[in-house]
Amino acid sequence: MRKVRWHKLKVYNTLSGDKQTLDLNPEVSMYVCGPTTYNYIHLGNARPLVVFDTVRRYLEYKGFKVKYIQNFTDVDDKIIQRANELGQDPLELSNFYIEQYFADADKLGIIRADVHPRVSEHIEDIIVAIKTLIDKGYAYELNGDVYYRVKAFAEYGKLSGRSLDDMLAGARVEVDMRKEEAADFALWKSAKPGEPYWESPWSKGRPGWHIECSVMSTRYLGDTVDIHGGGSDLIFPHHENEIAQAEAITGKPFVRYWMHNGFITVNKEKMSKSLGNFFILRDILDRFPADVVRYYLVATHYRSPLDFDDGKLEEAGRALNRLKTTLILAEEFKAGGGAEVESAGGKGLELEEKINGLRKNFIEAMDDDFNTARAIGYLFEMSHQLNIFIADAAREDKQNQEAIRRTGKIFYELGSVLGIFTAPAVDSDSVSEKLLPIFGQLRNQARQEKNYALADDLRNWLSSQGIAMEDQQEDSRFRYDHLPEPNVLIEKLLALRAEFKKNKVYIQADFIRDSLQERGIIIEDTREGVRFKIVEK
RNA sequence: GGGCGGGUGGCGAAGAGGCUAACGCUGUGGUCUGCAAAAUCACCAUUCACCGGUUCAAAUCCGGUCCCGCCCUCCA
Repeated sequence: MRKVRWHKLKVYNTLSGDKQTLDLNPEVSMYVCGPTTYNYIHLGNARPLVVFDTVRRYLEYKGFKVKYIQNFTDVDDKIIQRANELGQDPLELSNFYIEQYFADADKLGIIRADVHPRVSEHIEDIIVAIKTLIDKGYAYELNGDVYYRVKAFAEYGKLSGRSLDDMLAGARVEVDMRKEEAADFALWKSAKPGEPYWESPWSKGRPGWHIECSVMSTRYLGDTVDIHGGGSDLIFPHHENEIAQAEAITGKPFVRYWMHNGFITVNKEKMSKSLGNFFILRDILDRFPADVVRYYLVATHYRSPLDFDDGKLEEAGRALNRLKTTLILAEEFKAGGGAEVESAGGKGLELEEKINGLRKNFIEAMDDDFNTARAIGYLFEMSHQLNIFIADAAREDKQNQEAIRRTGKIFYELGSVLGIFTAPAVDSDSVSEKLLPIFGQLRNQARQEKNYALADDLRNWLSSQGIAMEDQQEDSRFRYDHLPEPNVLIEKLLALRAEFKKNKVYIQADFIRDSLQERGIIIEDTREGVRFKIVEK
C-alpha cells in the first residue's frame, strides 16, 4: 500500500502526552467508544460524537478514506437494572435507546459509522478472547468469574500515566479480597438469579465492560487501529484496560493515536450522570436548532472544557447566523445570472486570492490538532471578505458572479467540514413556506404606498411568529428556524383581508383571496364568517 | 496524596519566544433604511492570576506562590 506522510497533520496523543505528526496510510481506521444505551444521550455524550465526526470529515476532506467504527454497549449492569425497574427485557430496552440515539445523532449531522457493533452480537468473539487471555496467563478464573491479571501486563498504566503501585496504594474502591490484586478487573461475570446470561466455559454470565472494545475494535479494524477516541474519563480504567487486553492477545500495539475530548461542564462542574447535572440532548434540540448546537460544540477546541448554559447556545446561534447570512447573500448575488464566464476578473481575483489564503489558514489550523476554534475564526474572516465584496460589487457583472460562485463554494465546503452548514432546510414544499411571499408582496405594496403602519404591522406580526423579514431593494428576505402551522398564517391573511374589505380596499382583499387560491387554499365567505380549506395540489 | 489540564478584554475563545494579543458575542458612534433588520465603517486588553528569573525580546521558556477543573469509582 502506498504510504502517505502528512507532515503537517498533528494530533495530541494521550499515550505520548504530546502532539505528534500523524503518519497515516491513505486508509485510516477509527474506533470511537459509543454510549451505553439505557437512556437518551445527554449533551456530554454528544461532544465526542461531534468531535470525532469532525475529525472524520476533515480526514476525508484531506483525501483519506476513513473506516469508522462506533460500538454500542448493550450489555451492562445499568441496562439490566433499568430494565428490571421497568419490567422490560434488557436487550429490548437497549434496542429502543439505540434507535433514539440514531435519531439524535442524525439531527446533529453525525455521519454513521461503517459498522455499529453491539456487545450482544459479539459474545462468541469475546469468549474466545478471554480464553486466549487465560491461556497466555493474563487472566484467571475465580468461581465462575474471570479476572484480568494486571500484574502480568508490564506496561499497565502507560496510557493514564500511573504506576501499578500508585493505584494499589490509592485504591478507594471496595476491594474484592478474592482477587489476586485489587486492580484486577472483570472479564467475565457470572449472572445472579434473574439476570440475563450467555453460556461460557466458566459460568452462565456476561462480559465485563472493557473487553468488548478490545474485541470489536480488532475484529473490524485489525490488531492495530490508527485513531481511537472517546471522552477523557475513559482514559482510566476503560482505555487502559483495552490496551492491556488487546496487546496481551495480539502482541502488537493496539492504538497508534489516542484522542480524548474534554468535558461539558455546568457551572464549571463536569456534566455527568452521577452528579445529576446533565441535560438530555433531545430537550436541547427541542429548544435550539441542531446546527447551533453543533456550532457550539465545535467552536471550542475539543480538549478544552466547555461550559454549558442557554446563554452560550444563544450566543452560538447569533454567531452562526452571521456565517449563514453570508451563504444567503452569496446565493442572492448569484441569483439570476448564470456562470458563463471562465474566470473572475479585477476585484473578483483579489477576492479569490484572499479566500484562498484564508482557506490555507483554515487548513493549517485544522492540521494543528484539529483546532476548530481557530479554523472558525478564519471562516468569519472569509465571511467578512465575502460580505464586503457582495456589498460593493456590481451583481450584473458575470465575472463578479463567477468570483462569488467560486469563493462561496470554498466557504461552504469548509463550513461543511465542521458540519455547521448541514442543518436540513425547512421543508420547501410546506404550505407555510409557500404562503410567505404573499406577506412579502403585501408589505411591498404597503411600502410603496407609504402605508408604513401596515408594513410595520406585517413585519412585527411575522416577527412574533419567529420569522424575520428583512427588506431588500424590491422584495423581502425571510429568515426563520421554524415555521408556524399554515392555519396560523392563513388566519392572519384572512384578518387582513377582512380589514381591507372593511375599508373597501377591494384590490388588496382580492389579491389575498387570489393568492391563497393559487396555493390551493379555498376561502368561502359565509354569513357566520370566513371559512377556508386547504386542497391538495 | 499521585497524575493530567487550565487561569488572556464586559462575556466566550484563539495565540505557546519577536508583526497593531485572532475571531465571535455584547456595547458605543457613523453609513445604509420610511423605520428596522442585514451588511458595512470606526471604537472597546500598553496587557495575558501573582512574584521572581532567563533573553536583545516572554501572555508564550524556567522557578516559586495562589486559585480552578478533571482522573485515580459507573461516567463521553
